[in-house]
Amino acid sequence: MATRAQRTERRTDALSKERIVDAAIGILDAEGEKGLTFRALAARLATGAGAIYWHVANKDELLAAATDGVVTRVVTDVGRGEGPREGIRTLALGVFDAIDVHPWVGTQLSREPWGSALLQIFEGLGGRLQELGVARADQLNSASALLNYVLGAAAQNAANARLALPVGADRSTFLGGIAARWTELDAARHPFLRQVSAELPEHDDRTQFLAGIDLILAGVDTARRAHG
Amino acid sequence: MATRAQRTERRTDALSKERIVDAAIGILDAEGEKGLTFRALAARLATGAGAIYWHVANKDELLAAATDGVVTRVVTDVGRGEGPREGIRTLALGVFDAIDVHPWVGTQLSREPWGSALLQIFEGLGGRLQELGVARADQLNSASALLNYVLGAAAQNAANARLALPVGADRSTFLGGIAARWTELDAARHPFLRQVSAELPEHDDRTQFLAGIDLILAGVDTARRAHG
DNA sequence: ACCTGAACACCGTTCAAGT
DNA sequence: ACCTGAACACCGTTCAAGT
Repeated sequence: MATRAQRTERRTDALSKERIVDAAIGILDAEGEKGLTFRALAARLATGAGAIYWHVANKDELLAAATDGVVTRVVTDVGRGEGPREGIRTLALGVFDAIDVHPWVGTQLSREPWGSALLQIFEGLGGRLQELGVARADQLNSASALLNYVLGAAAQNAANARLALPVGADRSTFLGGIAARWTELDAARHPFLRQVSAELPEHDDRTQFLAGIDLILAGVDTARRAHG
Repeated sequence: MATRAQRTERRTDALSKERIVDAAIGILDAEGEKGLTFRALAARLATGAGAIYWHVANKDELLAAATDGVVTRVVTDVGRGEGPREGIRTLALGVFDAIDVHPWVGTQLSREPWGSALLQIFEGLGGRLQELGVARADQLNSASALLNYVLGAAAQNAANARLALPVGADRSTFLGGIAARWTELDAARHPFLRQVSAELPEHDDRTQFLAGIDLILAGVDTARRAHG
């Protein structure tokens, strides 16, 4: 019995921060942010609610760790095979797609301003801007422009997912409904929304997201030409 | 007595959605998002917690109305006196400054994707892009690039305010602490963060925010030239 | 029509007690 | 060292009862 205890590398059912975070991600994906409860988490792990506090300080740390897990995977997967410009697009799109699968990540990214997940994305964007030859004085501004754009789109997408899914309607009818409401708006006060409402039902979120990245990169190029 | 009841325009202390929303804004500004409770709100209004539900459906509607109140004031104040490019900068900066005063607005804007507050900003940005002569095919992409950037920066700023204020430290020591942590990072894995850490303590959030707007507008100009 | 306030069904977090 | 589960101090929301 004593030897058995010695050679037990690690009991599969032992609690650990990793197991807790994985279970949390599972709940978040399946039930959304409202579903993640210490009681639900304890039930899934077949333990008491208080046990989780031995491995995790509180709910904020748990959410940060879960976000970190997802983002680390994305940033690592992107790799360094391609050129800096394509790398920025791939990285941004990777974050965008991850949020499609894990909408709660989009919300969480905006909540922890200097968290590890955010820094990884920031480093990924900024490092590639350096490779691109952006002047040193412009690097911080350009990288945070890209980061803020990605974060804004991410949060927006996450909120959309929260809104569209409960209804159960498919994407185009959902957008169609919004467009219909916009079309009814006062043309004098909302000329832009009215016009855009026609394009909304057929637009593709992913394409639009990438167009925004390219727009910012075009702005970066302008500054680059002005400096050099 | 009957005539008295007739000529009572409106008792000053009567509950109304407007009074409730104003009180909510007051609590949110003073105590933050965590401080806004139906019980705290009822206490401030000298009424029962349940009374609020006669005027407001639930907490989400309350938060949306509060956000709407702040944003409407900003969008209205900006006016139409200046050219479209300057108008975009003024509008964006107006939202940015409003979030400095009401950090909770930054969080909330990302939570209600098709809410009135967001649409007002979107219309303000998009309408001015139309005036700027942006090709119709590029208007939706350009406007949402600007919107997502503003939202990302807004949420980030709000999260920073949540983080910095409880500590009570002033801004430069706060940023200095973050920069110090970045400087310790592995130079090989985080070349960008390390370099940027030197610029962080002296950088100005407002200036950087505006630089991002200008960067996107430069990208918009590029597309404009290509089309025209 | 509008307001009251107790009650319900939850939370995150703590902590004495166990192993 | 790690886990249990009851208990504490809250929440948002409802609803019978009042005026």
